[in-house]
Amino acid sequence: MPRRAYITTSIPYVNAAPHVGHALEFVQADIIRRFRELSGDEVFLLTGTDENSLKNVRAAELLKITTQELCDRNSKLFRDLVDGINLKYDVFFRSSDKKSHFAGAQRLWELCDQAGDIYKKEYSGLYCVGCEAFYTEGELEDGLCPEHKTRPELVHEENYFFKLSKYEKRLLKLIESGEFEIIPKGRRNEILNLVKGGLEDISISRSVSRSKGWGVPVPGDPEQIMYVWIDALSSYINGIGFGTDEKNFKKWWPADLHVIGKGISRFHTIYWPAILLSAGLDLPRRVFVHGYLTVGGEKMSKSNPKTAVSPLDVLKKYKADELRYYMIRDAPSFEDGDFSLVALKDRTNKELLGDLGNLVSRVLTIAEKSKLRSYTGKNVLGGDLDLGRIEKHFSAMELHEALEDVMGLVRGCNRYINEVEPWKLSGKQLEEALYNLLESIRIIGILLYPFVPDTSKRICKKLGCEMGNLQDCKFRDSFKGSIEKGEHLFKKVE
RNA sequence: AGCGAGGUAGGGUAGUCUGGAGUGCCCGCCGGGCUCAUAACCCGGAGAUCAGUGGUUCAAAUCCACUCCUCGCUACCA
Repeated sequence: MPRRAYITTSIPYVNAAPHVGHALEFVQADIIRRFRELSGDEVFLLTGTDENSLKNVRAAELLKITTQELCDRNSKLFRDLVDGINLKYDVFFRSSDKKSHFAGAQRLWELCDQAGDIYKKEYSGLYCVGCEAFYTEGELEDGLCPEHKTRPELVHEENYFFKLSKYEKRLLKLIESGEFEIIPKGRRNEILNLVKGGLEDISISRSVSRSKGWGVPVPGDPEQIMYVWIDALSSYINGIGFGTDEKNFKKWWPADLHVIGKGISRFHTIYWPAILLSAGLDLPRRVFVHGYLTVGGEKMSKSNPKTAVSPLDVLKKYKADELRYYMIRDAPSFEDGDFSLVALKDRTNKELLGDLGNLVSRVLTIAEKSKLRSYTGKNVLGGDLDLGRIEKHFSAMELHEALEDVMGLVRGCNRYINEVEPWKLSGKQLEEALYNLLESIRIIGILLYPFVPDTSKRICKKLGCEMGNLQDCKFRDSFKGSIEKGEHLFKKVE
C-alpha cells in the first residue's frame, strides 16, 4: 500500500517579483516530491502565493488599480515560475481566494477561540502615516520608514492576541522528542533555544480601517481583519480542503513536509504548530529549512540591481532542467549558496553536456552500430551503484549529495568506456560492454528523474524502455529496448 | 549587544556528530592518452601550516578551551 505524503512549498508574498531564491525552493520541493513518487508513494504538493498584505493595498493604490488586480498580476509571475521550472504541483493556492481560503482561515480562528486562546488586548506598533502601515523595527532603516525616511509613530489600538506562551512546554517536548522534526539539526537547536527563551503572545489581527478591509475578516468582529499568522499559515490546510472539503483534508493532513527558507523558520516551527495544537489539529511531521542564495557573492536586495536576477529571464536562455541541475549541484541543501550565471553555464556545458549528454551520445552511437537488439553479459558496473546511500541522502534532504552520487555513476561509465574501448571490440565482448553501459544509463535515467525530469524522460525514450521506479534501479539479466539515438540531450551554451 | 552558522589547494564543496596517512568530488591550471562521443571523454601532475594558539590522545581537520575573521538572525525574507 502506497504511503501518502503531503508536501508544501512556502507561499511567498506577491509584493515583489520572484527571484532565484524562490526558484531554489520550488526545485527542492519538487525533487523531494518526485523522489517520493519514484519510491512508490502517493504525493500531493501545494504551492501558491500569499496576498493579504497591507503592502499590496498600498502598491495597488500607487498603480491606480485594485488590490485584486495587483495580486492577480504578481501571482501570475510566481505561477509562471513554478510552471517554467517544472514544479509538479497539485494546487496553486492563493490566499486572496475567498472561496477556498477565507472559510478555512475563519474556521481555524474559531477553533483557537473555542480553546480559549484568543483574547483582545491593546497593541502598540510603529506606524508610518505615509505608508499607512505598521513596521517592525527590523524593517526600519536607522529607525526611519524605508520609503518616507520619516520616524514612525508609536500607535495603540485594540487587537486580538493568540496565547502562544501557553504552548511553550508542549512545543519544547514535541521538538525535543523529534515528533515534530526540524531539519537540519542546526535549525532545530536554534528554535529550541528560542522556545526556551520564552514565548510571548502574538498579535493576530488589525483594525479594518488600517488594513483597508483587505484580508480575512475576523469571525464575529466586523472591525477586525486577520493579521498574517492565522491567515497565511492556514493556507497549508485550506489548500487541501480544511473548512470546505473535510474528506480531502483528512486524506492529506498532517503534512509530511513543509519546505521553507530560513527567514521564516520561526513562524513555521513555533507559531504554526502552536496554532494547530490550539485548534486540536495534528502537526506537520517535518519542516525542512533551506539556506538562501546570494548572487555573485552579494546578498539579494531590491536596492542592489546586480542581485536582481530574474529566474524567468534565466529560463529564457536555459532549460528548466539546466537551471534545476545547477541549483542543486552548486548550493548545499542547508546553508547559503551562491548563484552565478558563469557557474550555471559551466555546470551545464561541463556536466550535463560533457559528462551526461556525451555519455548517452557515445554509448548510443556504438549501440546503434552494433545492430544488437538484446544485450547481456557479465555485470561489472553494477557494483558502483549504492542505492541505499542515495535513498539515505534523500531522506536526510541531502539533495546535492544524492545528485553527486548519481553523477558519480555517469563518470564511472565514461571511465569504463575509456578502459574497455568498445569501438575496438566485437561479438561477446562488445555485447557485454554495451550491456553494462545501457543498463547503467537506464538506471541513471531513472535516478535523475527527481532532479531533471525532462532529461530523464528523454533518456528513457532514447533507450526505448519504460521509465520505471526505484525498484527498477538494479541491473537486470539483459538490457532490452529499441534504441534510437536522436538529438543530443543538451546543446552547448555560449 | 545577544543568539546562530561558518573558516578545508586559485575558487567551490564533502569529510567533523562516531579521532586513524590531507582522503573525495566539481571548476580552473599544466602534461599526456583516446578517436566511440556535442573540442566531448580518460589518465597523470602542480597547488593546503584543514583560520590561529593552547590542551586531551599512541594518533586531531575531527574532541576540549581560548582568540581572530566572515556571514546570518533578533519577531511577515524563499
